[in-house]
Amino acid sequence: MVTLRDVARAAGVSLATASRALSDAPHVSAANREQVVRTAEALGYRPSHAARALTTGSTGTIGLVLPDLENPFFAAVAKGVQGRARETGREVLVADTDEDGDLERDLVDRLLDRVDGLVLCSPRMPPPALERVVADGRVALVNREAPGAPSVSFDTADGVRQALAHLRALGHDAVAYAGGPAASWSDALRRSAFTAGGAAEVEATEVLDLGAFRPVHAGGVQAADLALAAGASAVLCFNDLVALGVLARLHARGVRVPDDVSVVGFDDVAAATLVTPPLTTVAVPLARAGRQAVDLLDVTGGRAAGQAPERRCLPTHLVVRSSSGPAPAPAASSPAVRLSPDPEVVIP
Amino acid sequence: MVTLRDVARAAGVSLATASRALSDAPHVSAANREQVVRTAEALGYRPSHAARALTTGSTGTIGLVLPDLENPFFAAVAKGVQGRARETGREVLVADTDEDGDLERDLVDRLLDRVDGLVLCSPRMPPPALERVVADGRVALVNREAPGAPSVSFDTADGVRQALAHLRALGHDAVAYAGGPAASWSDALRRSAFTAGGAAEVEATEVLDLGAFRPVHAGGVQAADLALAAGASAVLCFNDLVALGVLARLHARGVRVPDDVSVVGFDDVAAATLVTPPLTTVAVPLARAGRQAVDLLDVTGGRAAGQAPERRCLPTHLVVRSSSGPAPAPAASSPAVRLSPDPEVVIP
DNA sequence: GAACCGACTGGAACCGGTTCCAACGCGTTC
DNA sequence: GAACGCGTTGGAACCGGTTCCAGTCGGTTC
Repeated sequence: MVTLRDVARAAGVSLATASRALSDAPHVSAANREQVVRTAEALGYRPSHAARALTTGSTGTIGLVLPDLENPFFAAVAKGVQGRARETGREVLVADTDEDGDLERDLVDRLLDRVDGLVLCSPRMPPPALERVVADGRVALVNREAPGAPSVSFDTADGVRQALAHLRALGHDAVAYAGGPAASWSDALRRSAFTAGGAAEVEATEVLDLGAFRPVHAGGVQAADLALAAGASAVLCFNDLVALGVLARLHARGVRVPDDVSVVGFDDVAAATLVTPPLTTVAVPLARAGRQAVDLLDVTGGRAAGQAPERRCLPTHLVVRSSSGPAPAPAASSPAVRLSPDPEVVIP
Repeated sequence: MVTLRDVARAAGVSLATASRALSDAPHVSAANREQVVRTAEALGYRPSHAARALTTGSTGTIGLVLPDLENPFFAAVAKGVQGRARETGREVLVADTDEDGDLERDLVDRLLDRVDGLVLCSPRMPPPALERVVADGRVALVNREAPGAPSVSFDTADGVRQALAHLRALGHDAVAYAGGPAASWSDALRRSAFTAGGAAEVEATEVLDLGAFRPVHAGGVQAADLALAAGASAVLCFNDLVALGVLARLHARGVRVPDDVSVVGFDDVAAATLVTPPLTTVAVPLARAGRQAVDLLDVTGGRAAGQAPERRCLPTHLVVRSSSGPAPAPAASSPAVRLSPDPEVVIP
């Protein structure tokens, strides 16, 4: 391995000059600079990151901790973090917590000694643990907020409002909410927007809380039956995976979407456009959030002690596709009544 | 920041002894060891990774370079790499190339200075560039092979064989292949297995090569029409995304699946179970491949110079769901004939 | 022509660990 | 009682860079 010392010797200058030449520092003659650069090139010199990190104290690396790399929601955030980090010349150390809050804490601790800053996405750890973690001062949150930490979150309440207004405009006056896990920070926001915020703009709409479901396909299957039993003409779902489950179950039971029941999801993951009918859903700028979180880390470094960290809130917007449509005519008292279950269709 | 020197001073021992005590090295008395460990704990000592990397030459980090974090195929591999790395006490530096072969080369080079070994998944770079890259000796490949490099790939040919045998058993005697990009290494394998390998076991089956498509939903939409025009009663697809596109287009044109046409995908991504009907597909052990690639990196370190690197090939298996069924009765000459296109349905 | 100023240069200290090597203490053995 | 050997210990070199500081040199200014 060729070191800076080798380059300096070969170029006929001192170690100090060689270092300055290669790091574009002042106080080097143009001739020497070029000479050093050329020799470094010729010798195939590659600076040692470890040595540089040791003296400068900066690693050129940012950490990313998220619950599940295979979940398209988090994958999109990761892509954003990754892209922005590369643009700014840094690498990303990524850790997947498997949705485990305890493991999450460990990983954050471990990563923090190896990185300049850390993006923590949708943390599962309880608030006290989270507050201790962000006290480090080098952590930016995505999709959650904590006192004293910079964060990027989404205007969920407005997304819910848009979805309800859309459904209201289509004549739906009984809308059900298929919620996510009780411990979910996002679900708390969506649910309260649904029950409270929705009422203001969409007064005439009756809102039905179906309860909490696992944020996966099977949860949606379960929610669909409850929605039908409750007589809802539209279902708003915690996320797209749940919405896809609702869609599948409605199809299996012979309920037409959107003719009999409308379904609206949340997040706008790729799969939302792949199903039949394509899913109406609230799009969330996930990659942008990842990118901005990286930028917040940089700001954080330069922030004065007393200054409050920045909290950003990104807008959401409804994407209307084909899973939502006009409410069925009120003549047929309740849509659930005229259903013809098809027991032969198997739900995977 | 508290350094090892601080710990040594506080514990009343030398720097050397403190280092040995904390790294479980021999030549330290039990009393001293415990004393050092205790003071380190009390002072909240955290070893500096940079310093350790500088002296030992090992970073405790492995790199992962892949074309697209948001693609569920690669996300699954990433999850496996990530999990195995954690089990063996290492971190993962991940880089997303956005499917760009040139960027890929740069990123591999950059990462190689910062990691102990690197997993390169489905590389897009041309063979000569790839051979130069693997010449480093610290690179393990996933889903591609190169002379001199350890690799983990999949028994694609057997997967194709299984799919064809399945379709043959269902009475299909005209099967079409909706292939992937011409530059794709996997597609080359699948295509040749389809045209050559298939024939051996499934002699009576006519195989129709539909050509190459972009490995996305839209590519499948395009392929579906060609398959119908060709009179195929079954379509085998390059990957699940293409298969989902085929499914959507067939639905839009009023073709029933599997009654009129059977569809088989490849990879078994999560979305395969979410659509209607659930997709029959060839499952590929992606996470396992990621895990094994990490293990191959370790083996590589200890391998003798002359010894050939290990190439592993993981088995694939067909998952039969509802998108494949018996071939339609031959009475209706060709399935394409009795189709009733439904121009109102919009393809997203 | 001497004092001065600025740009450039290189020796050396330093970052925080690991590890070689010499020294040391103590119990055994001849 | 002296030589020996083993386990333990600490001083110091080292990993590969960055940066402080003192010194050198050329050109200005009075």
